[in-house]
Amino acid sequence: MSAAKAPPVDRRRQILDAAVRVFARQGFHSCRVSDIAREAGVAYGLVYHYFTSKDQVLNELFTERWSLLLAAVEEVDARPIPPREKLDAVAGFIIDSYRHDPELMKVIVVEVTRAANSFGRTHLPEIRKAYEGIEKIVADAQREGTFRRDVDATFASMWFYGAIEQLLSGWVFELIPSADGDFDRAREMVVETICGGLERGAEASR
Amino acid sequence: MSAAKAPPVDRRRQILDAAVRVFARQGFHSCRVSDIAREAGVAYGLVYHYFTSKDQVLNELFTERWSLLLAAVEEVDARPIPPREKLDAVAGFIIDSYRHDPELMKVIVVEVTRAANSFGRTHLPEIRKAYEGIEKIVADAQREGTFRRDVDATFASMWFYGAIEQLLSGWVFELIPSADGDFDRAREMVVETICGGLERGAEASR
DNA sequence: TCTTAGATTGACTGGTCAGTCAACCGGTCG
DNA sequence: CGACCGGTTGACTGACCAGTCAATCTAAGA
Repeated sequence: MSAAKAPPVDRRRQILDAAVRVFARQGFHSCRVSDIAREAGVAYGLVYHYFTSKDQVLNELFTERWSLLLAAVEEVDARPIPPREKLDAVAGFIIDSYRHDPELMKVIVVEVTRAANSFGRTHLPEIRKAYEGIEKIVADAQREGTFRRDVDATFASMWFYGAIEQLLSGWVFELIPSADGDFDRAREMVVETICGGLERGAEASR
Repeated sequence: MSAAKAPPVDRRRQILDAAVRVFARQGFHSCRVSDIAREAGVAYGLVYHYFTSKDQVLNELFTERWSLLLAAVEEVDARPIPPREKLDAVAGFIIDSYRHDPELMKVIVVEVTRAANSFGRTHLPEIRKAYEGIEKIVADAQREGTFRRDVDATFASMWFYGAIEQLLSGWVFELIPSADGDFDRAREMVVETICGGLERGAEASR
């Protein structure tokens, strides 16, 4: 079939994928490196051939995925569409990531994004970049007059992201239904509510 | 001064207070029980005289504080005031808790509420009760006609709580300013935005 | 003063893993 | 065929720390 040169199996990938499953099932802290090795079907030591530490495995998973999110936010922001649709697209990207690979997103949210004292702290700069991307969308909308100006863009971006993260958490812990239609419905509702509160016109409602 | 009968020092309290400081500074997982003992100025073993385990110390701190929150939500809901003011009061309670004792709130948010895989899971039922309290306020507002009905109350309550938690996280990690006026301003903005998006009238903005 | 119960002490133990490393394997090249 | 080398193996080690416990102290009552 393919050239014999190509390695028949990508061990590194195999280990990363196994790690996702193990981390999602048991959590980063309460799983052993041997669990990852067993799940991947490789020897214990091989994990250390491809990664310098258990931590690095998680870091790799996070960075790999988060850079996609950052790219997506940037790409969406560049589109010539109204702010509400931009936020809708960002929410859609995150929610679709979850729909597509719930285990990976569970790991990222639970073990990194929300793990403020361990990995969350390590990756704060990257996480911040995401907030900032959203913040920029909001700030532009304010400048252009679509969004009200009396709500700080920094804060607004945190609520927006916070609301979505809360959604993911809800799905992860089965606090809210996650049938197929629920994903899109949830996306619509978050965007609707947050944008509804941010757009001008709501301004007088005080 | 006081009766000699009263124990001159409440060791248990002393240990709990020390634990807050240590957990806030180093995080639950990366501190040792001996750190707590040293901070409290007592012997290592005494911690185990008053608590059955390191975990129990944190559980105690959480339960103690969280029950106050649950009581506050219930009390607020009983007041004969419009829904927006109820939500404002709830947000105010949480934010004031942070203002009054940032270290304790940091521990609760970082180590329990957001620690989905460890203590968050243990205390899920209690955490849920808080969501449900907020949900009830929203649902009542929908029934009474103040809030739009096309946004699920369960979801709305999660965003509301999620937004506030994100605020606290922001303060904890110094992502957002926390001068004295910022607290009230933030409270006003969250309530304004979320309620703005939930109240009827925004409904047509689609 | 003696007794006793509870508070307090801190050295020690047992179990748990992350990470190391020497040996082993299988394919390639001269 | 034999030397070589990157990939692969898994037993082992060293560090770490929660929790135990026997000994010591303190104070109140007899």
